[in-house]
Amino acid sequence: MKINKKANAEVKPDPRAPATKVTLAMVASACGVSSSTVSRILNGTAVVSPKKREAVDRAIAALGFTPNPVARGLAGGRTLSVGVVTQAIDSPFYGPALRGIEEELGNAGYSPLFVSGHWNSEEEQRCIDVLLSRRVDGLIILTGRLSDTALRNTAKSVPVVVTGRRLEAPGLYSLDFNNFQGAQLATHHLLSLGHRSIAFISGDPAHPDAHERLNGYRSALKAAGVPFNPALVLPGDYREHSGIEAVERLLDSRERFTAIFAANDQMAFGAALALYRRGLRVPDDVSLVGFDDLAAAVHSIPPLTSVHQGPSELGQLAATSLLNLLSGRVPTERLPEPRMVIRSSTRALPGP
Amino acid sequence: MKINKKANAEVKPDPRAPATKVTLAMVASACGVSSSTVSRILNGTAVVSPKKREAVDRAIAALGFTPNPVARGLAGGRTLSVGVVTQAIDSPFYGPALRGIEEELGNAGYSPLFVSGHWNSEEEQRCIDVLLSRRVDGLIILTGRLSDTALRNTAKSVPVVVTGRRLEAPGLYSLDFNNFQGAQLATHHLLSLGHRSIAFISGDPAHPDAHERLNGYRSALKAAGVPFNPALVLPGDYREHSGIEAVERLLDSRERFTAIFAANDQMAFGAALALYRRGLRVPDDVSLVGFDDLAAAVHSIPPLTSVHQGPSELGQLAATSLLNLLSGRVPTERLPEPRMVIRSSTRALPGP
DNA sequence: TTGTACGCGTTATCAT
DNA sequence: ATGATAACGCGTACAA
Repeated sequence: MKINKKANAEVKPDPRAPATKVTLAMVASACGVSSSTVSRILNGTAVVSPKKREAVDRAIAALGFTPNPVARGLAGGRTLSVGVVTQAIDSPFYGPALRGIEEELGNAGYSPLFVSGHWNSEEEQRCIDVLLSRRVDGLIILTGRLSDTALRNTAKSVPVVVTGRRLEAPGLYSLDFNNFQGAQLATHHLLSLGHRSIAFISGDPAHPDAHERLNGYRSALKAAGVPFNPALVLPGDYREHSGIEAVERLLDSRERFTAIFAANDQMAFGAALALYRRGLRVPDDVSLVGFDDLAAAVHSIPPLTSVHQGPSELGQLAATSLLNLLSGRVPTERLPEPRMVIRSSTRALPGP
Repeated sequence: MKINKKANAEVKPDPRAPATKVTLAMVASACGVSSSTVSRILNGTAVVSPKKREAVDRAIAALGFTPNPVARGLAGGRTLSVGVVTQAIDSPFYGPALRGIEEELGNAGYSPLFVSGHWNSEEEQRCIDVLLSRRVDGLIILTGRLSDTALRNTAKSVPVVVTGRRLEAPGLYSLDFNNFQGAQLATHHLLSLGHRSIAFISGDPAHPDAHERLNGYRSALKAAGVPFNPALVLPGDYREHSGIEAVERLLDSRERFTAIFAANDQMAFGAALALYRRGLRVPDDVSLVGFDDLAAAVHSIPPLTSVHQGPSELGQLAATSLLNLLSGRVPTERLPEPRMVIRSSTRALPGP
């Protein structure tokens, strides 16, 4: 065994030579078989005699052969690449999702091609066209603005996994967080702490999840018998600055409130900053809850109570779903339920 | 003019038909020319008669032809794709760099292929091999752990732009931030505010920039005639938690200090949290400076004074440098000097 | 200026 | 089970 290992080590490819220059044909001639046979062994397309198989395997290792994905793609085979359209490559929420996708896909030998749609359906469509022209084997679309029909359409040419909506179609699988329930959870948490005047900073109305979160808030209020006060709902756009503005507007309105539920963490951070500037302390003066549980929530001041959604799990599950789709299986992946992560930005309302 | 536009609009390709099925050969036969001619027009390889040129252009538009990048790659032509190896796809610092790259490359018709090396030189090498096998036209490597010789080597097979080090080699261009100067700036800022006992939380010693930043700190101290106190230098690893630990250790050591300079913003955030937990206020009790000027620095509590480096510019410049390299020009891009961004985490030391 | 023919590295379809 | 041979879509010498 030891000797064998040594021998193998010695025939290993010269690290100076680019491995990409060794072709399948070279492997074939090196051990006196046809290129078809080598291809078959590589892809497991057909049964080959153990003898040749072994010889070929050895030659592949010795020559350091790596199949050329480009040629594979041209020949109509798979490219072992999948397109991932996200909205911004540096999104704090989807970043971990990309990471999850990369991991999961990498384990299966696939390479992700990341492109950004910038929340613009036309741009997304362009991205998809580029991806398709690059012959990706499948597509993962993270919560875009594309119409359902456009999505169904592309699913006709290639397997698609889409997040952020619920949609059934052939060759298409969708994965969606339960925003409604998450918002209920957050509101309920505040309610259970004794808060009754809970402001809500809503998300960008162009996103469906913004409505779902608002509805979850209202639903929890209703369940607790707390009347809904429209004056406590502030418009936002999911970005930090809108959180700042919302709080300033709220404070200026002199509407009474003891807690704020922001429809995402970024706005919660902005809200916290605005409160800080006005000399209000979190959670002593105002309790604050976010949504998404970004990585930054752990180290914010104070650490932010938030609704956890797990984008990295989202990414992993999207990837495995697509992998299933690609191998003809039917995906059954489901996203975990949202859950509260209670940190230091919320506390019980002091009794009267 | 108006009429022309209308006419053009009417011959635009049927949006339902996938544009990827129209081949160059089809265009050729559609207007009675050879495929070479079409190819030549597409690439500007040779002069063709205006007549045919126009006919072909029209046919291309009418049929909605899109060149197949995969076939191009195989044929030895360019793939119009460049590999980008970053360390983590969700890095708060390099994220914007990826965005800058994407933008700049996109404008030039190139597609980036993002892969993550996870601060592991072997993994980086694997990434590069994958990228090379996918026939990328060039490589952008964001501050990896790869050896200079490995880098020089890959630059032999494809143009490379590398950041985070200064390195000269054929087919290679490097872009580096001035970490030393940045750290000087930060320290000087604190010094000019009257601080004399300035703690330093250092970065991961495996990164060269960590040493440069420490040296910048020491240099500024020396220039101001402030003796260097090793007890004020705390080890860190560039992550939030190490900032927390550093401050706890510092506080427990009972060493006197009035300011902290963290070698990056993430550790500064951790430090701020640790101070908060111990009841120390920033900047009233302790001034705090970070490094990198992450997007989150703007909305942290208090907004963090930091050394601005501009990762998105880094990305853009890396991309244009590579684009220059690819078109045979010699890149001359230079990174902007680091500069202080003064926010609310620092203040003058009250007089004695 | 333009067309022909071949090659890029694989997979797929035939035969055998 | 295995081997020729033809695509795949495009670039490019070479020829005309």
